[in-house]
Amino acid sequence: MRPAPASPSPRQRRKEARPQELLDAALSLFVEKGFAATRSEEVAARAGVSKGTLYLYFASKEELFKALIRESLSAHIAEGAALIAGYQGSMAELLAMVLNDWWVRVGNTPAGGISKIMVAEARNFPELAQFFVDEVIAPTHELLGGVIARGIASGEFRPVPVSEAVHVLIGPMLHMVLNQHSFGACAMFGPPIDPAAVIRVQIDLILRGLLAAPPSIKQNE
Amino acid sequence: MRPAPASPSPRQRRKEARPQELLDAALSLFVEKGFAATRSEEVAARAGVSKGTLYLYFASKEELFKALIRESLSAHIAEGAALIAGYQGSMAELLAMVLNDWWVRVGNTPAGGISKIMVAEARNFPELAQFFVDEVIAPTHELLGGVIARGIASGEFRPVPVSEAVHVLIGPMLHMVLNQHSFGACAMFGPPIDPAAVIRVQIDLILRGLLAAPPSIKQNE
Amino acid sequence: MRPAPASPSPRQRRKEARPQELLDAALSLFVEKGFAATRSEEVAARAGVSKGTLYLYFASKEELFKALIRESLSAHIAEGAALIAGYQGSMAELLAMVLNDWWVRVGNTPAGGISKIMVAEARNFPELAQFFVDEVIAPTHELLGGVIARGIASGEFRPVPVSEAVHVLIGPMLHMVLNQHSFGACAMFGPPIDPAAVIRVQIDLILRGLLAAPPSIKQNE
Amino acid sequence: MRPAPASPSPRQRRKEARPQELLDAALSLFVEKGFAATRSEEVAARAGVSKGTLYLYFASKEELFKALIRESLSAHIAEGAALIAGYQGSMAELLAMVLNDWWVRVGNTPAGGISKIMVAEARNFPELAQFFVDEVIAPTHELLGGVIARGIASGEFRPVPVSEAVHVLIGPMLHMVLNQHSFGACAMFGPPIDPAAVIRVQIDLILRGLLAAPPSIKQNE
DNA sequence: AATGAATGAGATTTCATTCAT
DNA sequence: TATGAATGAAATCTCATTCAT
Repeated sequence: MRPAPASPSPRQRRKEARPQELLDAALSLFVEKGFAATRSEEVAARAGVSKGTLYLYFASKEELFKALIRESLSAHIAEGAALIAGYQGSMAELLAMVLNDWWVRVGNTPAGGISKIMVAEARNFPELAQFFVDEVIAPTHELLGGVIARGIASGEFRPVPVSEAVHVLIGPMLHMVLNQHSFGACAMFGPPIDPAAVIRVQIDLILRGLLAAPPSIKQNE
Repeated sequence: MRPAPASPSPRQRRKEARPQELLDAALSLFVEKGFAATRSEEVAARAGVSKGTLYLYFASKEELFKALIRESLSAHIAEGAALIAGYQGSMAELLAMVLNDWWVRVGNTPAGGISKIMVAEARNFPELAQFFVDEVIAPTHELLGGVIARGIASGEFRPVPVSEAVHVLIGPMLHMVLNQHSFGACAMFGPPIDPAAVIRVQIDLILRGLLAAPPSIKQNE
Repeated sequence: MRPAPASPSPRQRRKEARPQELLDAALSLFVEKGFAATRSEEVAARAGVSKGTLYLYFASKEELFKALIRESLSAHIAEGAALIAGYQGSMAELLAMVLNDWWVRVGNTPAGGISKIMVAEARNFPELAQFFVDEVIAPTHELLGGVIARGIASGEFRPVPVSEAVHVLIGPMLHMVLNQHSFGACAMFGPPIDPAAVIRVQIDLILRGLLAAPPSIKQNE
Repeated sequence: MRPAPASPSPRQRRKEARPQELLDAALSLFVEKGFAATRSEEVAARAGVSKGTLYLYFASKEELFKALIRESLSAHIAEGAALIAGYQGSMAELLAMVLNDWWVRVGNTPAGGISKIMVAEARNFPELAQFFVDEVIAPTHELLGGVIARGIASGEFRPVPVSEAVHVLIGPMLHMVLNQHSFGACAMFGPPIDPAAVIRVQIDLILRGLLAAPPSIKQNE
């Protein structure tokens, strides 16, 4: 009898969207300027609301920060695992795919900036650091370590120390995300990093280092 | 009446040491808590002087920060260059030496923390970022790029894209310094990174990836 | 279709009761925490309505406060006067009755808390203070003064300074109301005051002080 | 050899005087407007310093308040006890003396305003209320109760319930202090209370009520 | 030179009040 | 009418910086 409400009232829609709008604003500002150097009012302003509104949704700037980290992470945790779970094929290909994928889906998005924030604030927010380690770093490490271990087990890879190899694998990726949100964002010096190219070389070099039977020597690419 | 001072009086010595003591204090605190979150008074206190004294030597907290970056860098810039300049021998060995050396002489010292600060503050201090890029990143890149290029030129290395290879080389090193001053400093999660081992694996993997004639396959380590 | 409402609908009854519910809520909260320390929203919440509704009935927190004082007072002003007007009998008995009555009908009810609020806020709300003096303090004083004067005139009481005697009479009553809403409400210290007993002693002592022919000396109680 | 420093430097003298200056300013403002309605900055301004200076000496407005209550009380606790301790003579005279004395030395001074503050804030600061009860109310009660009990024991007074008699005694005094800092401070209504006269009548009435052998009936004063 | 008390601009947070729904 | 999301003025508190000693 009543026409189905096509959408909730704008006011209602706003209310439900507010927390996410504030979190988005906070993410971009915290990535840009750091937690301490970002004023609450700026966050509110970027979200298009007033100072007071921020505090309707988050009890303090610190709680906003914690909420931001938590919700940003939960969005990304599942991704990687799913990617790898059902994969059939060579570990070499899998590695290449994972690195490329991660860059496109995380590193190259605003969420990548979280790494920068966490590096900067880990010591000021140990609980969050623990959370980040538990939810992101450890699982990622586990995942990559698993790939390498499977490669070694199947004879595809040489036997190398797995955990250390993972750090070697992660390093350049981290290097690029951080660069993108620090020096890279200043856009003034020399040629910027070309992430796709770096990943390509990274895979070429690492795989040659890992593979039991490396491809015959020729110039890659 | 006063004996001729063979060495400057302790007071005198103290006075001359002040700026450095302040810079040291600032370095450790900025690394620990970040620039914005560190109070001037804390810096003074850690240096063993009063708030006012800080301002006798540095015009502002920001100037202190800039001075800190500048002097920390100039101390380390020459080092690497000198190391490499006169080297005679294989580039493979040189690379291994440079990485190990850098870790021992920079990465593993308080100065390593500067990377963390710069990553966190680059966008807030673009001039410093530029300075850091010009004085540290670019030269380092140049240096490592030179080594790789020499290796390629001599036929020791395969022809790979030099600049990208440098990023791959640098990534794991950066990963380790940052970790040491962020999550690693919280000392609570799983097994900490063993930097020597990581460097060993990094060299093993990278060199196999680079070398035109890799060593016959056997388990490294 | 709708049956003729024998009584107003609950909704209607509710609506008409709103202002009083808000005033009741405000009274209890202002007594408890003071005017400045009570938030409007708390008042609304205790009255079971939303913040906005409060402002439908009262233009501001301050107006709410003024309305509260005014309506609380008018409710009690007539009472005392009526009590005394037609009284026939000894002034000694009348005094005893008035004090007991006041305690039961005012002092021991939420309305007693108004004294505490007024003491605390008199200087912040001089008009209200004037109002309170005009409507409560002065009439009460008048009333009690009248009783004492009648007693003196009839020879029942000694000739004492009337106004001062009234203050002496009022003091202990005030002491008890205030205590009930301050220290007494914390319920933690020693034996609480027993108001009935205090009034009994107060009357015993005061009457002996007032009466021209005090009762022969014996232990009261 | 060094001339005895006649006085510390003005700056030094200021520093030592600051806390007291701030407490004095706070006392007068809290008495005037209440705790919640007084702004920190007003306190600082009345003490002749800036906002920030207040926080050099007191961690928060609440701590300032607590310190104020504590130091105001300790100043007055010993007084009463000393007064009574060594007294020789009739309890009737002692009572008269104590009441007059208290009015002159406490009730009629700024410190008297503390009663008003405590009445207003007891429920918001239960620890302070307890403190006030333990340090002021209970000892005072004890003291006056002791006087009455001694009077009863010696046969000077009729046997009356001691504790209740004390409340009757205290009531008018409290009435006067509170009035002085509330309605009385507005100075607009009728004839203000004349404390000396009230005390005189209070003593006259109460003593006639208490004394086993009251003076022969005549107009007092 | 060194100190540290003092300052006041500025940050965080609260809350009376408004107003679109 | 009633709501409660939103506002922004105002309060509390912090801290970089100054300056009299």
